[in-house]
Amino acid sequence: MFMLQLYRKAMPRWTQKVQIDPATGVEGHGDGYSWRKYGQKYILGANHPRGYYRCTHRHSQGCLATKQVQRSDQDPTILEVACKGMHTCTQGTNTSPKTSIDQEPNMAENRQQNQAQLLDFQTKDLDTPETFQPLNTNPSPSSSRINPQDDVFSAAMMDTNIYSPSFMSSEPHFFSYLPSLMEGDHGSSSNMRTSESNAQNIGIDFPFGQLDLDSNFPFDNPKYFP
DNA sequence: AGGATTTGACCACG
DNA sequence: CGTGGTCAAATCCT
Repeated sequence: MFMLQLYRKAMPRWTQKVQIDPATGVEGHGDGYSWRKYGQKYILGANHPRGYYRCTHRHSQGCLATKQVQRSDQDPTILEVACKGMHTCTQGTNTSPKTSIDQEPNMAENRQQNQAQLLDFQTKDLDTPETFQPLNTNPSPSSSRINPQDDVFSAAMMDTNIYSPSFMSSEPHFFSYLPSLMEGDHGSSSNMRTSESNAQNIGIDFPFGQLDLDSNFPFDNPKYFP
């Protein structure tokens, strides 16, 4: 129980700003993983709800990867995707051959390594389109249940390709990978727009090669291991 | 029918 | 005590 929480704390977190297509309201977003939404909540100070997702294979493969998607208040075209943990799942059919990640029984010990590997994997797997699902502007006419406005997560759900090649080449610094050193997200009355403001103030806009940040993520930092 | 999403309640942390 | 994160039942969609 508490172990789990410890894990969470120890889990690496990084945020990515994802630009969505203003026209469709969707971006070719997706990391190639399957996410299942398990919650949505309105965050204090934020005008838009935050969606909580976790890997579909959480139960089947014990993949603890989760992510939170929240639309920026100021830039509706920006999606803040906060990723936590890494995928230990083989992603079902698994499209990437280089995934040499052994599914160790005790992820606790191999956690860090796996993280590094996976991050690295993600980084290098940029040009692997994987299962890209084209999003139809009109998937189902009958379903008019949700307001497309707040449904920013429909984009996130698509989770097909965060690393859209074309997108990369055209917009090298769409993502800003910033170490969430600031626990940030305390939506106090005074400190609104927490993660957002943080992102903008501290935001480190890495040109797309700087993902080393993730690898160098202070896993050993005592801060993450109370 | 199965799987995914929605939504409100519950729980833990700060 | 308030806020954020997760759970779980109900609902919806494929």
